[in-house]
Amino acid sequence: MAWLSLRRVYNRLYKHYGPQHWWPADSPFEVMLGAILTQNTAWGNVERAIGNLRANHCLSPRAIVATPEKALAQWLKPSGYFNIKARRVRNFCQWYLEVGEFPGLSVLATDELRKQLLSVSGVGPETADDMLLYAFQRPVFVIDAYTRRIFSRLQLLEHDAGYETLRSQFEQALSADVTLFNEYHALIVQHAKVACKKRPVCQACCLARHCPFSFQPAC
DNA sequence: TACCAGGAGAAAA
DNA sequence: TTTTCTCATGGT
Repeated sequence: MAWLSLRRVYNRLYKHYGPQHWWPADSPFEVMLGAILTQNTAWGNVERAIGNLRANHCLSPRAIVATPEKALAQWLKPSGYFNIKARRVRNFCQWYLEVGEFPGLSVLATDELRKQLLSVSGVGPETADDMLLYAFQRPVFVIDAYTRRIFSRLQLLEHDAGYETLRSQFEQALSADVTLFNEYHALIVQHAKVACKKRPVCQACCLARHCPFSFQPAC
């Protein structure tokens, strides 16, 4: 994958959409909580769920662990998959408290931290990388469904390649820059949302006529 | 009405 | 080991 192509795509996205100011949260813990709640879920619904937690004074790891799973699930209902997410959020908070919360975790090397995050049931590769990039400020590129769709349409990567393969390709092609990775992933999500807005069932982002600006494979 | 959304884990093949 | 199924509310 060519560095120039990735930089050009980024430059066009940034020029078109501007800075995205991600992640929308008040603390690193809230970033991590949101990363779990947004799994296969629109962010607006996650905000409702987080609002419920805040209204019930349950926006801390200790409060979440102290809350029965059933009650937690009711507050998380707007984010969908509420039973599963209640269990995942509690699993994560229990682990988070055991390992010493944010200050303790911050001293770990990125690879070790990623390994530990992935050991928590309910935290998969994308969720762990969201946490590493947006909560821990580590230069890790997040690969999501939008990234696969857009960059495979641009013929810059293979749609069916494994998560680690794609992440490695992006990280090797770009400089290890937290600000760049932060903005790039946010811009991809923003672009996919806008490009898909006119046609909810969008299978051809970036090469379709309704795309706000057409990337071409050779641009 | 039907489809999709900032995935992950369990079960089946 | 790889593929398929399940989880679920809210917006369009």
